[in-house]
Amino acid sequence: MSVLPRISYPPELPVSAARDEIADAIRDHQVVIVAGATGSGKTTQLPKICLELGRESIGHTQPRRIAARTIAERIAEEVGVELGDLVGYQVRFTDKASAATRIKLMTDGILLNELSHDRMLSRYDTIILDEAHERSLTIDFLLGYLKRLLPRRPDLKVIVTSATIDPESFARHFASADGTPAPVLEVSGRTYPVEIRYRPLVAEVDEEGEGREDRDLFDGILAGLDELAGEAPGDVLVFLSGENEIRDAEDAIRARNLPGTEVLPLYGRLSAAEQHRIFDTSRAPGIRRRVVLATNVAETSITVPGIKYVVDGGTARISRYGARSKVQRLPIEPVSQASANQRAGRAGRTSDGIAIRLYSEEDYEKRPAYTDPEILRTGLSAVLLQMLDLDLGDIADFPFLQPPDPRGIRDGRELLRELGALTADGGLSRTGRDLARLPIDPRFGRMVLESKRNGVAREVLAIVAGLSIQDPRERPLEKREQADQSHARFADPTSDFLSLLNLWNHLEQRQKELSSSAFRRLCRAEFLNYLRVREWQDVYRQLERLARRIGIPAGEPKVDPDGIHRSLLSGLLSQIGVLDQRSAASGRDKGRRSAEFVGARGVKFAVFPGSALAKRPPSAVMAAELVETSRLFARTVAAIDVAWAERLAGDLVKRNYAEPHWEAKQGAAVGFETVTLFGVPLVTRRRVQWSRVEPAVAREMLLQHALVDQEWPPHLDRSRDPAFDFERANTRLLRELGELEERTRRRDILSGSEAVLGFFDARIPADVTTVRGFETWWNAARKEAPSLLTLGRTDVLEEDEDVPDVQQFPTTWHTDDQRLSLRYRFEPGAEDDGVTVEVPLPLLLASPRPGSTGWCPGSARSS
DNA sequence: GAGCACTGC
Repeated sequence: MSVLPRISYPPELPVSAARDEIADAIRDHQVVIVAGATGSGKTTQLPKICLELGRESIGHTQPRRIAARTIAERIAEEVGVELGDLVGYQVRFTDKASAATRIKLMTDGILLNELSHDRMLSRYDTIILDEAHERSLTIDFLLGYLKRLLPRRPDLKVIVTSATIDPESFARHFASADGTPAPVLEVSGRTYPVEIRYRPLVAEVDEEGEGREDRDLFDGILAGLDELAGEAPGDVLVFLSGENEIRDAEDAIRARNLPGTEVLPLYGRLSAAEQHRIFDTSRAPGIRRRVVLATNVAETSITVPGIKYVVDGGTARISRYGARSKVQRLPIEPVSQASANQRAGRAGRTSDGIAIRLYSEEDYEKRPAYTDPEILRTGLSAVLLQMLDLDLGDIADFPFLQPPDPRGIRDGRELLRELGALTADGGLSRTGRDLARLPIDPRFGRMVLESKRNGVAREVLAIVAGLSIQDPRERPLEKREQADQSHARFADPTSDFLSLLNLWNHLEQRQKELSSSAFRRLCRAEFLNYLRVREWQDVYRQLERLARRIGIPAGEPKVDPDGIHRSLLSGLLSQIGVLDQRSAASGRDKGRRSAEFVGARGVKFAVFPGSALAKRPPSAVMAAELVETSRLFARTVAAIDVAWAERLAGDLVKRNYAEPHWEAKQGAAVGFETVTLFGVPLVTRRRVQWSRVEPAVAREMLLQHALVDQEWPPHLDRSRDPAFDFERANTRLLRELGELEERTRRRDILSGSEAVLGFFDARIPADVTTVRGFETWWNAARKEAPSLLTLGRTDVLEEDEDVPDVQQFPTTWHTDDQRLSLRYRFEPGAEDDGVTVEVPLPLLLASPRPGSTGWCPGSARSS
């Protein structure tokens, strides 16, 4: 054992006082939870305690790169050693750890990555998982992995630290075999009291009991500032949802012309210089207070100095994966209680503070305690890929703190299959193994693999690296048009991907010609964030190295737009859209709304207004990303030719689904195949029945598939059967579902579901034996009978609502000639075991939502 | 006609 330097503990830190207690707990238990508020000193002192306990190799993870670096620097300084020696750190592009390193700070992503070549984490005897309450995808995965690893590594100690919110959940997660939870040690923080004042925007009901008067958000902010002007001097931090609100608030405050007040915006896409003004605490003459208008950056990443007051607008944009649209959404939502408290806490860093909440206390009390962890809010393809690569077995058995939605898992698997990452039995294909080696979104990784075939690896690597980072193009508030003009020099009228490549080539060229300080100046003059440009180049170099390792050398520069787009398409099969002629025509009439495209699963989206393609919409596009903000937008798009795309997509689909799964059932083949339908839903995967099967078998099979896949098979309804009483069947179904609503306390079960189900007879004509033939038949059938139900949604429960007590999908179903039974299971711990809904067959219909396009043979509207 | 924040051999 090496000689330890003298270890001392700053006496002013609360954690120092609890040192012995913490040391005892770590010595006596394999897992210890340390809950401590900001300023407790846990982050810097825990590794020192471990060192004193004789732990030889301590891995200490942080969610952010900056934190990993600065904490390592601070510990090294406190212990009095050179950084990189006893204390080191490793983040994405920097490794400052050596053989002598016994305390290694790193991002949690680095630790996750080390698993791929060290499944037992054998180089560590102690792991400190810091800031676990942030519950990133990586943290949740590591928590599950460590739980499984602990019995096989009895010598391994794990310390999980969290803010004071809900440490018990971690303690329960790491309970010993007999159910005893891991010990929780609470360390007090070192913050000052913050007075909470509720100033809701909805004014109280007046004396007559009526005349509710609403103030808008900006009046609320101004009133808050007025109120705080009467308090002791101090800077104010205002939390808002995004750039728009910040700009409007800034206008409102300036219009009021408050004396001695300086207003500073703060959000991610601001230029580095504008962000830096926050840290410059010197003031112009006559300025008495600063008002910082910020997004959530100020809640987690950036600590604004000198804040005494907080005004909390109460909302934020929260990224959520839309299970139905398969698209990432950015809705503005009320923040959780934990988040509101975090925001308020920002007022108590240096002295007593006041936080004004622009909502009522009742509103606060009704909010969820915590923000949903990322694993419940995001696409899971990358996690699934990692798990498959690590051979972790069935994801359903993995000990997640909170298991992800089964639908999300299925979607993630579907995407991996679309990319050709899976074999028939669900394991990783060669493509999948290669994808797992690339630290980027699987879609982007797939583009890189395809680029080799087209000889454009260099170009695709540059584009993909650019798509992976935050956009380096800055748009300062005052000079937005100037910035847009500067960026427009690189615009390719047919492809934002090529625009990105043009910018990349420009930067590479100029960097060669210029000194590093001149290059930095150039970036500033051209409205490019230098740090992000560097990040882009770093990611490129990293990807280039890794791609070479899996047999894809970058190669010489090549001008081949078609080859580039062919490569990109391989990752974007389900991100293609064709121009919706009808909406295009009506858009022209109205003259305002941008043209809409129809994508996979029938989703409609528009090209993002900032795109070079927004002005003149092409007949078809492929998009790197679909994001729903106020509408569904495609960001970073390329114009493509429909025939070209269809042909290529067909080839790719054949390659990606190279090993279709076949199953013989009573003489009929059931295939998993891909149907590309341009003009209708496009590239998607569905099960196609190739030939006639026994009706009973078909019914069971199709029912199951419909329920599992949310895609009702395009078979017949009974709309032309004069004997069938739709009205009665409708009424019956609505009543059944109404009862379900009651029992699950859900009012809106039906509101999201349009036409559900049609009776099927499995009567595909015998001469239909191919996918192409099926499409032809199906399209003709649709023309002939436009009232045929085309798409049945069977996810009767709305996706976005919080339904803690009932699983969102029927877990079992059963059918006979008379009825369909759906069994919904309650989650463990609910009073009841579950609920069954029975629906008569054959069935029907029904959208209770006004304005729905769902055709409904039995509804009042159709008669 | 318009954008929360992070991260990865």
